[in-house]
Amino acid sequence: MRSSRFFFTTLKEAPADADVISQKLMLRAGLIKRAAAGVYTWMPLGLRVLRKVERVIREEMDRAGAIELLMPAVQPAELWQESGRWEKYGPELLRFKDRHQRDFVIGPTHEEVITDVVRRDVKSYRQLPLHFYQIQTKFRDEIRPRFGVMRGREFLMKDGYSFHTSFADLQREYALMHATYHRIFTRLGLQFRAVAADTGSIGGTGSHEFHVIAETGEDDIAYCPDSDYAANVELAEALTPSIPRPAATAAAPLQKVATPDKTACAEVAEFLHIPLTRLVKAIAVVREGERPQFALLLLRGDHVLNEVKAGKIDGLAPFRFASEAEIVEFLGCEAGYIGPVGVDTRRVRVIADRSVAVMGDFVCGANAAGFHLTGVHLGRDCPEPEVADLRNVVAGDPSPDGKGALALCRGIEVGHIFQLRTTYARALECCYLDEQGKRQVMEMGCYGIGVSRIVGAAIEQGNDDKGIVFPAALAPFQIAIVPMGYHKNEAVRAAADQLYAELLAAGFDVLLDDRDERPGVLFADMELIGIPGRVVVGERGLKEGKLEWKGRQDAAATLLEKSDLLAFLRERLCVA
RNA sequence: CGGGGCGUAGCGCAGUCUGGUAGCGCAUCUGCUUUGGGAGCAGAGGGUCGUGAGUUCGAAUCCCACCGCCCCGACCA
Repeated sequence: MRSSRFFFTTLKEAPADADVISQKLMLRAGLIKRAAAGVYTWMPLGLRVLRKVERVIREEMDRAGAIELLMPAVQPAELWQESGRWEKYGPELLRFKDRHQRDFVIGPTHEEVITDVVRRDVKSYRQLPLHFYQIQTKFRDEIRPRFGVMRGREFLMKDGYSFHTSFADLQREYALMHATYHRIFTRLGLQFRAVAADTGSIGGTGSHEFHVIAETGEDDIAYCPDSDYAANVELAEALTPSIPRPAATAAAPLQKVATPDKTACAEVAEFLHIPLTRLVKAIAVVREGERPQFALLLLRGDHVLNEVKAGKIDGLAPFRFASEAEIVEFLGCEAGYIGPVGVDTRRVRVIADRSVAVMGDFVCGANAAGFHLTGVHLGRDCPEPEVADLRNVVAGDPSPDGKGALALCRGIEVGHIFQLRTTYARALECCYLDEQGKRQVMEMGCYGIGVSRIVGAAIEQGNDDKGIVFPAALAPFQIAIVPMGYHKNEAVRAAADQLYAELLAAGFDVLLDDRDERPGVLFADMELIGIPGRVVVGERGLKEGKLEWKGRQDAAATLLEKSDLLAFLRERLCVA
């Protein structure tokens, strides 16, 4: 491609409303233009990057035996009503009516459509297993779109759905997809980690997320540097501490102490001159439903409630935080001073985190405004509570696999694989006849990759003060030819044109920057848009039959004989 | 949806408090000079100051309503 026949615009300054580096650079480099909140035009330069991501994904999905199709972005409401998600999905699902007042949605995902397709056309076990995938625009009406294409409302996604006659066969495909995703993200040049994940609202059993490791990620990941354990913090198990609860002693009797206006744990700890780890906080929650259940969740002062874990406790889900009025009604005290001692256990369920269960002589609210209790012992001062894993793990916690201590990092979720099992197949009656002619529900898996998000994630990982540093597999062009004085110097122009033709013929994805601009502008733009390397064609070098190569992050240029360039680039860029 | 902030030329911003002919830098166009790291000089074009309704002789500026965007929180693959 020649710059003069292409179209791209760059900016020296990023729009003020961009907040992460990838969004700023994508706007400065002219990869995308904002059309509305969370909705972007992919400009020609950005589209080239997006297409490269797609190509790697297609190659690997095809290699794994998945079959590409394309489903509609606009889907009839009936399918969503049939699966139950018309009610369940909430306002993130964009709904609208057509001219006949029929309800439709813009697809945020395609389980319903694919299951409908398969149940119509697949009747026999002989036709299974099957795996269909598509690369398609999705729309999710996010509460708060941000971070450019990393959390857009409209985005491009690869979604695949597999259908099986047995759970064992689903597990085989799941393992294949785990390996395939590993290959895809490796080929894309991303630093990533596969982590065990919560299955969330989609439902099903086994699930892994693939995260690009980046400070700006929105997910917390717990991993063990000494083993291959990694899990989303939502899921990572906090083990019961191995030290037993100390026995109650007469030296630390139960005492009620005044703590006026001290409601937060940190304030109480400071006021009483004790470490935060000696405090127990009580979080009041209510299970929704016909017969609401009030419950107190006990956590150590320095720990944070994990709502996903709490939501999995029998009889507690779905829960919400109790209102001020409910707290007063059940405990006779305002929030800030509540605790487990003296509560009516017939009305209030008390559940302690594993770390709380081994604490002795601790401090908690007295269920009296302005007072806390010290020297509290479970069992002695109140009934033994139920015990559960309720908190987020913190760095240094033992790894659940017993092989060391956990560390935490942030990640950007770029892939997610699920074993859906029969959740959707059952709802939509997606069945086949087995060898005995008996009707059976299909087992399903689903596998997603955030295609447009990958571009943002790659830039979060690859950038410097000059702009984007794309992995070779993602760059809009592999090589830039930068001529010094293309429009002024006949020899330079001839040499640049010849080199351009040679590189094209050799199969390189090359941009000849033949704009009539000063060299500094050309250099700066080629670096900003993240091209992995450039060849400078200048009068100086040409006199000696030389060209100049500089990798995007090289400190200095390398002079090469013209005749050696092709072989050099082949080796350098690992391209045939 | 709650709290905070911001809407002035394509982008970045000043001007608003204290009402009086709308400015700066970058970008764009023209000319001359320049040409191996975002050039210099001279000139030019481009703005219903988010929208609407008020106050006023006069509103970017003051009042009210609405819209949009950003940040924090809650929520969410």
